[in-house]
Amino acid sequence: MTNKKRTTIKDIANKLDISTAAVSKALHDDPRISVKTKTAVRRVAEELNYQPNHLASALRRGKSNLVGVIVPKTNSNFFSSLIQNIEEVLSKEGYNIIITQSNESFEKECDNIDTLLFTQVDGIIASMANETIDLSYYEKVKSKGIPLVLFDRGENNLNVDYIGINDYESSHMIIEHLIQQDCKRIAHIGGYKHTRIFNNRIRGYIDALKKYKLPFDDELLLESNLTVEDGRKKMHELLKLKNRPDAVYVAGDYAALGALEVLKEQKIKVPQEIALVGFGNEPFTDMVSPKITSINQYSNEIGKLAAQTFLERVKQTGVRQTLNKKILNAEIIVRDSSNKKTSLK
Amino acid sequence: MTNKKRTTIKDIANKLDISTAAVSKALHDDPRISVKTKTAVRRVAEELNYQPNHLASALRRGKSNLVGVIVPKTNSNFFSSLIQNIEEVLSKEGYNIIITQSNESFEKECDNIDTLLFTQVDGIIASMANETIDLSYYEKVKSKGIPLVLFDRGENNLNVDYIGINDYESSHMIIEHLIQQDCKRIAHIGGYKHTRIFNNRIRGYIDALKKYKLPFDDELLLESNLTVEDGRKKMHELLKLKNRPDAVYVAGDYAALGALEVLKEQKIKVPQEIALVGFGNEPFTDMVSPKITSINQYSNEIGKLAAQTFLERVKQTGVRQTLNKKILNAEIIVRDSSNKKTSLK
DNA sequence: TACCTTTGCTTAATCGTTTAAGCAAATATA
DNA sequence: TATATTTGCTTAAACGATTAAGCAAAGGTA
Repeated sequence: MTNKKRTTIKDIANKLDISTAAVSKALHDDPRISVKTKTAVRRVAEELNYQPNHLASALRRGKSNLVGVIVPKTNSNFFSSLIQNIEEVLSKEGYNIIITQSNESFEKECDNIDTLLFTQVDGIIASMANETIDLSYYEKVKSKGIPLVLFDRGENNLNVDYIGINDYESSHMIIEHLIQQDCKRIAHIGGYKHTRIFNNRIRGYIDALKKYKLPFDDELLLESNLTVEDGRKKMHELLKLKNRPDAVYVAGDYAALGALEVLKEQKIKVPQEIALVGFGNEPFTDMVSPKITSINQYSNEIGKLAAQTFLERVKQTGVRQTLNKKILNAEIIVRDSSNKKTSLK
Repeated sequence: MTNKKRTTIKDIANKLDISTAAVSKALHDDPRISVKTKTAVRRVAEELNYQPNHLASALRRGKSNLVGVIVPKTNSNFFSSLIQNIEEVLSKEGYNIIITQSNESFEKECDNIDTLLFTQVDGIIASMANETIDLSYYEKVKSKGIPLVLFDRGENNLNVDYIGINDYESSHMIIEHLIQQDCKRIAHIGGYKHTRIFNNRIRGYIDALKKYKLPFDDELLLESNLTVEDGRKKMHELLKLKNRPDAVYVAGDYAALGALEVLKEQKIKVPQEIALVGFGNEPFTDMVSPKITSINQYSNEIGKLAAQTFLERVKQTGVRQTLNKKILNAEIIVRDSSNKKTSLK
């Protein structure tokens, strides 16, 4: 109610006529403090509604117990549930997280890094914006000597930890599945080639075609920012071809959704005329009609692993960071948009 | 690279053989420092790659320049773009934001409040979890004397600022629209009655029916948590009625999506047999088929207003908080799911 | 010349906590 | 009984910045 000053350990110390050092130690359960003093301190702390000043202890200990998280956008289920899992793991260890969105902008991402470093975070867990090609800005984080953990869009040459899925093999799984559905002319609406994960998916796509002796036609390989709008646009492009594909593998669910809309607008039967596969297993893939086949990226596991990796690193202070990739095996979730058998019945 | 200690103003002071006070003032462009000294300080600061220690200055000034944001979930476009706008406005004023998700849990929300207070934020901007009925935990924030701004799910008796839309009138707009479409038996899948905004929508629904002389049938008014799953469930309940509705107004887009799925599965023509209206104008309402009529909640404006309100409050320190509602006029976006005219063509 | 202002810095305290070092009293050991 | 160890605290210096107060030198005024 009134703006009376907050209680500090000094107030507790005065009340009990002991030193602030004793109070601090009592609150931290130091073995050199008697049980009697500890209980007294706790009682008075409670009584005066003492709340520790985080800034002071962070300053003194040189540790803020804050972890910065940088994501492109929070409005996808992938990133949102990933963040939730990071938070869950870290909060158990006394860390709080600061979430920032780059909004797919390189400039904003650099700003975010500065902001987080300025806030004295104890580490950064990040996934990169679409625009980000040059990772050298992250050297700033490394040079501070705090852990840097990258995930998803973040495979790197920075010699830092990385958590992701096996994108290359995922493409193989998708192509194999489509071939089982008798598709012969499979297009790929891919992400930006400069981003490692999307490049891996593209390579996987090309190599899988080769493996199954399907011809590679570069008309069928498009580079996209993977938004709904661009998914629509790229689908239109594919439909303009004299020789249309009979399947489209889209490297992101949002773009797949856009593509699906176009197919429905053009009354093209999915999957009979054109089969469709997305990537990411966003909840809406199971909500639209037909439901979209997609790849489960295990956002929960990635989040947990990223947090755990941070915790490991932060314990081994001083140790030079080394590359440490943890790659999860993704899973294909077959739904109506590519399943000719069930959707025939 | 190496873990050499960070540069402090002391290092700069030593190098130039002046006091740390002079350095601090020079960096803050104090008029009592000569231009010569200022340029020298800036040069050396640059040279030594000086980064101010935020914790130290925050401790000294009793101000962290951090603002806490609490949202139920980040994975909707509403909250995601709201956060983005808050961030945009606040970062211009030198504030950084810490985002936390309550994940629709009351307990988590209280935890989040504690976490933010512990982190010494200069204010909190929040929207409540579905579970939250009792707002008394927020008194903790008020008693700290820092600004508290609530939005969307946060209309309150706490005597703090609130930003929202005119939910009651929005319901009227929807009912009017549906009546224009010749609907006579309009159902409402509403949110929790204990949440003020959902209660307002329910009241608006009931009063609008009365206004247009349509009978109110309490079979047609259902309370929901507004998830996709529950939207499905409630739609099933409505379809089980002997006397089915010819229109359904759902208080949230996700639940509306669930309801739409069920209608499609049951081959019920939308909007001809049953018209459907959602709330929130999530991007997917424009992506599914048929596109869902919805209410634009102006997340951008709400975000900006919330941030601006915080900034106003933080300037008038000491002034007792007073209730200050800012209510925006929402807008109905008519799409195929309720537009019998266009969808007949 | 004598005094007042302004300029440009310094000194030192402070924010609230942690922690190394030290010290007196109590207890154990020989 | 004399000495060593343990217990339970205190003292005081940090952490890095900010800031009120003060002071010497330079410049201005009468």
